[in-house]
Amino acid sequence: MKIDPTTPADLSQQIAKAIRDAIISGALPVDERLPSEAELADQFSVSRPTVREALKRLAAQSLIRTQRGATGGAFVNRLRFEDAYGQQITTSTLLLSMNDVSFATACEARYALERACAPLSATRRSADHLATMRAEIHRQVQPGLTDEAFCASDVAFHRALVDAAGNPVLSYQLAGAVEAMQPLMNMITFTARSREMIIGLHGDIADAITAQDAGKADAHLAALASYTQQLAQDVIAKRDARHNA
Amino acid sequence: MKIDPTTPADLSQQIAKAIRDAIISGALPVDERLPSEAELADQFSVSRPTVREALKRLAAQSLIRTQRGATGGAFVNRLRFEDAYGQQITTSTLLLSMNDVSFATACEARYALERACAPLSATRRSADHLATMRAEIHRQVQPGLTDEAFCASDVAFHRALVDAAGNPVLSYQLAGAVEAMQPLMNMITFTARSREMIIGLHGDIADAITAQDAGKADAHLAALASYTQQLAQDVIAKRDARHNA
DNA sequence: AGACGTTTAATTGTCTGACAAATGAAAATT
DNA sequence: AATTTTCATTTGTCAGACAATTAAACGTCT
Repeated sequence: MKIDPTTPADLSQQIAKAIRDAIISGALPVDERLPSEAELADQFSVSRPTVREALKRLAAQSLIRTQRGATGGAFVNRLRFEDAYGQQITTSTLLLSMNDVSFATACEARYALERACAPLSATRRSADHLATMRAEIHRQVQPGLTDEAFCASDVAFHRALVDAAGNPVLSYQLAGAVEAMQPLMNMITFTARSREMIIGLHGDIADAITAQDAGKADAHLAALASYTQQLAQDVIAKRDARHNA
Repeated sequence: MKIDPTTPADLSQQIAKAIRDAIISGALPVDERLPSEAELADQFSVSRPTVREALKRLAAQSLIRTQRGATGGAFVNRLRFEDAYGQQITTSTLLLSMNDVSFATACEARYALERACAPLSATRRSADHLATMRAEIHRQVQPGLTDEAFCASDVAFHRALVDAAGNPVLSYQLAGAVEAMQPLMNMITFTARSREMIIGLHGDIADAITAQDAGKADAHLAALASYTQQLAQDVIAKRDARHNA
């Protein structure tokens, strides 16, 4: 394992890259133990703090885990879907908030992706997923629910819909798109009327998935997408009116 | 900014989390300068190396950037889509390889997502995207092309198709799904016959997008999806036959 | 006064050496 | 044989130091 001398960067960055490349290429298999920090320091001809900074970079990406003690050390970590979810959601959320992505753009992406899952979900949905969707709908009809709790339940409903496709890769990709929308959704103040409309569409979608009717599921999702866009436009229109007044 | 005393973890991990939460919550806006390492060490009552390890964790996620010199320091980084692409691709690739995700599962996810983009691409495609797609098709018909180069061009074609939707959120999400498939695609040895078939479908897709015909684009994408699945099945069947012989 | 070097202070990057804490293995003891 | 103790290894943390970089402050010359 050699460090790249052409790009003059931080040593810890170069070392992290060298180890990361070794992991990606498969040269370092899962659960393989890396040399100890002292050995790595020798190999790369740097000090231990520099090696440690490199290892912390890798740990931040869940590429390695460390263990103290006699038989401890740094081990190549098996990246699990659940671990990747969190990072995916964090990154997606920051991307939306830091790049002034409009509600319309994020919403369009989310529903386009979700509609891609619907046919698979209709085919493969298990009783478990259907039960989750029904439970969330039941939660949403409760009158005392805050807007935040309503949005959270909305996310849970859509997560169940996506998970019903039974494809972990799809679930992973969608996690970012769906969850990152939540802060944007929270901007909307849901009236009793709009909640009723959304819950109704949720019911329609759940019915279609239960009946394994992909076409109906898609149609109701499309309706939900356009209704959500309309709600957001109303909020923006009201805000602009107040601003210009 | 306080560290969480309930979960006994590494100090650098706790500090990284505290700063990360501050960034996500918006308490630290983009381009805001963090206190110097010495000041952070004082604030958190730890040593400078510990603070540095925390900062390196954040740097690994592109949440901060550092600059040396008198007016230097660590600054909250604006997370750009281009920066996130790379991380997304790395993570997706490792997820597939480390979790023994089958070709069928990954392929299903990829084409499901890609078909979600197609209607938008058909509506919004620019001359630029169409030109890129045609150029990649032109590259693919060249006879001397290696399988790796063919796959790379395939990825470029599909990237252009996705980018044509004009939605950066979609492009970001799809980057992982499309690019992470490439190592799996490289397992396939493309015969002249199969290349011809794929290039033909690429042409059909490009024609449909050019004609803004979403239905046809979807149909040809579906055909490409099933043909790709079939190719992979043939490879697996041959490998199993050789293995049992 | 203005342009141009020079100094200086601040900050990150790196190194050295040390000690604490955890942990499993080996050795000693019962 | 089971249990306890000791010990070696490794990561986690600290303190202090110096090098490298950078921009601002300062001084000098025209």
